[in-house]
Amino acid sequence: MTDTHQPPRGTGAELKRAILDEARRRLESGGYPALSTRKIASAVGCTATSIYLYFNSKDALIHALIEEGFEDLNSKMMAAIEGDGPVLERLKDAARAYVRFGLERTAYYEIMFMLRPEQMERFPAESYRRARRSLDAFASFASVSPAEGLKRGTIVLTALHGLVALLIAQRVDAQLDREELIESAIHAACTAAVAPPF
Amino acid sequence: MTDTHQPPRGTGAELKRAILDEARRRLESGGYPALSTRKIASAVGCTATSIYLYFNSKDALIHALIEEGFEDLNSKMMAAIEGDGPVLERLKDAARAYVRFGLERTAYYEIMFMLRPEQMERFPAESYRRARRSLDAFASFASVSPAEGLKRGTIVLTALHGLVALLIAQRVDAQLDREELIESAIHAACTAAVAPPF
Amino acid sequence: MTDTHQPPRGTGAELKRAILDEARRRLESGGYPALSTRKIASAVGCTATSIYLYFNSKDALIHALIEEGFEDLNSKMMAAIEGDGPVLERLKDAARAYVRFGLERTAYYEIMFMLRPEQMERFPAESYRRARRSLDAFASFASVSPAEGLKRGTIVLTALHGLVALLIAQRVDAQLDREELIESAIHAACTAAVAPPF
Amino acid sequence: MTDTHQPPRGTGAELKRAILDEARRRLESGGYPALSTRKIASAVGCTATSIYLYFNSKDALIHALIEEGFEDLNSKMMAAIEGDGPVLERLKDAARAYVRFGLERTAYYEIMFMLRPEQMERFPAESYRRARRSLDAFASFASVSPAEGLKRGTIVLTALHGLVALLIAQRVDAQLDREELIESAIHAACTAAVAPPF
DNA sequence: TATGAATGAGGATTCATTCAT
DNA sequence: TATGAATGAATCCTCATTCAT
Repeated sequence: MTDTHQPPRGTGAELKRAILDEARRRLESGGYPALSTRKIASAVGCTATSIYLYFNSKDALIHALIEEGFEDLNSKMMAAIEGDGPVLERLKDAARAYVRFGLERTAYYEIMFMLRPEQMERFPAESYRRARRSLDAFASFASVSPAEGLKRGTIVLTALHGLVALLIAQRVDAQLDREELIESAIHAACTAAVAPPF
Repeated sequence: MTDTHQPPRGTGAELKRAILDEARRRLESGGYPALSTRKIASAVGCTATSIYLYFNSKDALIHALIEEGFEDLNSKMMAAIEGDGPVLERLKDAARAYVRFGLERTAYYEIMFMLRPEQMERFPAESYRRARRSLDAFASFASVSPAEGLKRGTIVLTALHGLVALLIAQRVDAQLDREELIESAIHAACTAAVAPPF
Repeated sequence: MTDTHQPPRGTGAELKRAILDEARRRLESGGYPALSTRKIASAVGCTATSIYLYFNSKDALIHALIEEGFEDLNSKMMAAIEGDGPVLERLKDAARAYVRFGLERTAYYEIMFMLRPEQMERFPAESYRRARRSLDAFASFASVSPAEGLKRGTIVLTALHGLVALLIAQRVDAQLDREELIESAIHAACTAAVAPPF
Repeated sequence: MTDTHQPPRGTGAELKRAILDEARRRLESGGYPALSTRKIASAVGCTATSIYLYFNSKDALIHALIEEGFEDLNSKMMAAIEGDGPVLERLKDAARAYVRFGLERTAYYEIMFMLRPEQMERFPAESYRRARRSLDAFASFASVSPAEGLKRGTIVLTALHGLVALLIAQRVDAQLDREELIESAIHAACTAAVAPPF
């Protein structure tokens, strides 16, 4: 509906950027099915053909977005973790960074974590390994053993993902204070990871 | 390929039943994109047009499936909760029922909890309120106050949802023992709800 | 260029016929690449979508034409062969029927004999076996042995095919009297088959 | 898949040569539809645009290939004809050269003799006159009169073309011994041309 | 209650070609 | 001599939906 505002454009690299931005925007507002080469093209003011000058396929375009997303998320989490405060605090900072990323950069988050593998079949496996890096951040705190760290880190990650996902999907009761909920959930997840009840 | 086995059929209500069954079958085997009116029709042995005799639109058909899903989930959780064991145990049983439902009836789970509101715009809001009932199950255990119960219940729910969602999306490290992970995650979430660290 | 004259149409079967006719016409004037669902549709006065009501795919449409062609050719050759004249005469009559078919029903002939297998990959093999039936007509006259008959028949067939193909492709010198050329070529081919110099 | 090996290249004439070579290669491996300017360009290591520096259009490129083909075919037939053996033997040698060319350089043969005139509309007529030269080779043997020679030569040519075309199109029974069939067909055609039964 | 016929919009992708530099 | 950027037209095919019967 909000197509055809053609103003942007510019030379090569600018157009590529504009295409990526528009793709992200559409992803954000309508999800994967709203990603149509023709719609992106008309919204960005070029031909559908031109998209193929910069991306080999529609999937390649999405992969580019995913890469961007991981780079952003990873750098934010690394920044949160590096510090010399108490372990629990740093873990919670990382968790806050993760949740904030999910809620602020929804479109990125969705294609990074909420796309079914069948829809993204052609996505190179090594790219997904990057996702693990954010997990590493959580796992590294569970000092006991690598295996135990992986498990605890995964549990934290799933808890945070559920929080983000349900908030995004608007499945959380509107009466709840959003910030308080987030903070409590993070607290519960991180505390359990550092001193697990299991 | 496995379409067109037209034998079933039947008059009125039977046909409606057959359509719903086939839709569910397709949903479970191919996910949302496999839901095509024509394919359902040809598989069930009627015309695509006939579907519109029983459902106003494809969305209406999906809504019917969602209702089915909620009924199933709610009844399973109620069964898990009703009992006289210790609170924590019953809460964990409810959580297990929830997770099992998500992993066994993946397609249902997806349309119930993972479909973007924009994609399901026309889905009647009151239907979603049913989703709350599974939340109620979790909330009811946190006796302190209704508001506190809602918050704690929500936190449990998000944790479980994250677990299910990442398992479905195959974003969980394959080295982890699946059952052990689930049990640990449930334990952590439920323990925190009953005796919260916050 | 000569698209959009939409007059025809009519009820189901008529439209199907119209589609087939238009497809043949286009095949005739522009060859295989001129066969476009959209062009056929606009020429025949319906939507491209409607074509798929009557044919599963573009190939299926062509297959239908091929079948029609073989039926026509086979019946014509059978009619020519059945008789009680001398062998050579009946063989020549069959040859005349073959050549006439090729020159009169060019479009059919082309898709039957001049399409590369790669272009028609999906064409069911059993359909091509029908082509052999016209060969059988030629082979049956070489009484010596089945194997020898197959060889002689094939040689006649190739000679006639070359004649038809070059005439169709307009690669034959315009100075030549067309009818006389045909008659001479048929005579040479058939004589050699009945009393071969090899 | 086997595109993009860009190493060759070179200035001016070399690039033109490289383009033609690649075009021929593609033609021979994938046939006419495999001839795409962009694919040729990427395989040869230049831009699609560059092709237009040396050829006015894709058709012009094909015309160049056709010319090459005729030169090759003509020289081979001339070589076969020049000699002092008996007439029939030399005629058969020419026929063998023709058939061998068709089966070995299939892609060339196709664009030379099997392309519809409508598809090659813009091909300069005078170029096709070269094709006649191979016909001349066959015609020259029928000494009686030029007109009679043209006719007999044409008949030989059509017979050979039919043989080649059906072999190429894989419409010849696989049970037949290929070489034997060819030799017999050549024998029949040439014998009839030298001492015609008509 | 059910259908057969038809549609318009849209899907991703490839094509030969042009133009300014 | 060569290119990078861009295009418009075209490809087959599938979708949910409607309407008269």
